[in-house]
Amino acid sequence: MKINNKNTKKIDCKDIDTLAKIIIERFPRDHCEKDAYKVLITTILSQRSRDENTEVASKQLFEKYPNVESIANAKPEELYELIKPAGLYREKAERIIIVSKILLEKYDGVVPNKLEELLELPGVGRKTANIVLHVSFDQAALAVDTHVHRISNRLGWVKTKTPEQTEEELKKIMSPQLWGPINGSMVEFGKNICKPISPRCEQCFLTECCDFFKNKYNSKT
DNA sequence: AACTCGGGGCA
DNA sequence: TGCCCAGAGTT
Repeated sequence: MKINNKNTKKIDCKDIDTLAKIIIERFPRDHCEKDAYKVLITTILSQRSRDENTEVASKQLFEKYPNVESIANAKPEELYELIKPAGLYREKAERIIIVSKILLEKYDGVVPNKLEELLELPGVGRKTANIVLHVSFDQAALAVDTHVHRISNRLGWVKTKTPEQTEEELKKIMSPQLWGPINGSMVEFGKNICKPISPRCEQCFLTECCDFFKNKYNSKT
């Protein structure tokens, strides 16, 4: 089935907000689960793992250990089989147990809504923390994962080596209201079209604004 | 800055 | 069979 553009007016390739909105509109990502604790644990499980496997793992986990108290009191070995589909299951099991204990001891079992406090939790880095801040606390948090880093560079929005640099530069050129939703949409866009290897440029709606696409036909290397 | 953890999906 | 995935911690 074909996708027809409603309006045929040309895209302004310098208007990054508009381009971002197009991506967000075409690749919406619903976050049905907003409970901060479940989002936090699920996001830790999702690190270096595919969505489908993460979903299975977190479902199995919360079925037997439905809240922060039960996970805090669990032993790592008890969680191995439940979260195994997500991979890296030994580290993740230990980390979510320690995280749960810290939440109970320091935060009365409630997930903090400040970046610095989230970053103190083991297994929580900038990407995981910003996803929680956006999904659960509705903050203007920009989570730069491999998709955001790759696609932002391909489109020529930034020229950066590390995700940290991408986060810094992207914040300068994109409206804060888009920081939250752009991440999830970039993930979907990146999985379906702008893939790491053999991207489907023939299906892409942004080729006229894409440095990567243009260079494919210029470079001889 | 490079290395490592890891099961599952896909080419 | 080889490579990659909503990364983070260690060296």
